[in-house]
Amino acid sequence: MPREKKIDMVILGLLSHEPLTGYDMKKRIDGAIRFFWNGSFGNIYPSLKELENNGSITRCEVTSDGREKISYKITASGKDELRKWLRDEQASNELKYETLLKLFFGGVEGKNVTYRNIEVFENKVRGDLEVLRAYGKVLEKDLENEDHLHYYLTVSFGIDSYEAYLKWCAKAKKLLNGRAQR
Amino acid sequence: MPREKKIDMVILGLLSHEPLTGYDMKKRIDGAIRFFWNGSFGNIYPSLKELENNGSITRCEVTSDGREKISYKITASGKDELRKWLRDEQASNELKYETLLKLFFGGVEGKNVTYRNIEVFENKVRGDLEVLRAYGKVLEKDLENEDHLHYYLTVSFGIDSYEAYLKWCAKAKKLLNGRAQR
DNA sequence: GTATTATATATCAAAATGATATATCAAGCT
DNA sequence: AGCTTGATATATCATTTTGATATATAATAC
Repeated sequence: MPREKKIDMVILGLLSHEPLTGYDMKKRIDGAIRFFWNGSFGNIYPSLKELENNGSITRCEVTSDGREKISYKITASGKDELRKWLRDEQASNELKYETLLKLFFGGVEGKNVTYRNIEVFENKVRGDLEVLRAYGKVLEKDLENEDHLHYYLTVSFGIDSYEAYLKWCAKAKKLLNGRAQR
Repeated sequence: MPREKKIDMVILGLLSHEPLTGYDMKKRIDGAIRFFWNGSFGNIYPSLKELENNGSITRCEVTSDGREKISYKITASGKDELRKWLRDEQASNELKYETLLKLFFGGVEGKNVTYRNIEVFENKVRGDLEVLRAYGKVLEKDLENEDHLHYYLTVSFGIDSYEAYLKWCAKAKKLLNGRAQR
């Protein structure tokens, strides 16, 4: 059975467009990708070494004048791996929302606390939605570009679900108020 | 800084309603909770020992006739911990959807593969949505019960977002077809 | 009677998380 | 020029989570 490190695919995916350093990858992940995946340095750097040993990526530039800086590019075999993964229909889609966990067990504390937890969630979603809409506006200008189209799909997924979240927040707060001790 | 094992709160939350064995907890988590959180045996059993050492839970029944079976109940201090966590406004809400990762990097393989990946996702969501609706129907019969109301909030969150997912799937497939090589 | 599934606890390797360590470079300020 | 702060860049570590497997008994089905 082969390696099952998902971060590998993020790295290969990013490198399929341009050479990058580990640090650059982290910045990309913290951009638009963070809404559906994340990665840490403790995750990225060890994988870079292993992918290099596998022959999936190679160093293309190493600036050793002063500060070390290692740029990687994807190899043909790395690109094959990436494409194989894309064609594999299996996909783990997991949602871990501590807010929902707090709602589920919220009966122990009562409706006021639950109401507040929903409010906090709502505010976070509202902010994130603005960010996503800004991404969307840029991307929808050129959906003929196949990469942009693909990015747009993920961004519109975010927008649509966050909009649904906000509607749910309103409903949920009303439901709590209808039976409120407030 | 105190322990930061989220599984502890799941355990304490479950035990706040009734005594359970580790095995029972896993079954509960694999029920309605799995839509927004998950836990494994490798996660639960070590935590049970630590929570027992902390004094957050105690063994209430140990059946040693033949097969070992350890039931736990929550202590007063465990309940305090749980309530403190519920009142804490901080919450990590993370979505990790490999499907979206495949869409994001889908330009490398092309629209047909992306279309297929969306179809697979759609089918999974459709199935899960049915399960959630069944949960919802049971719960909405007695929302006066404060626990049911809280469970219902999380279930309706799932229903609403999954419905939004399905609408997005239709839109996304149309968008791909409009510019299709199919 | 025996094969299979469910119950039950436990452990382990692999992976992800989140924090920290270390060092250089760039920008702004006084 | 000197100083501080923040960004760049790699690396590692402890803790937590994941997913699989080991072990053994009880219940069910055929």
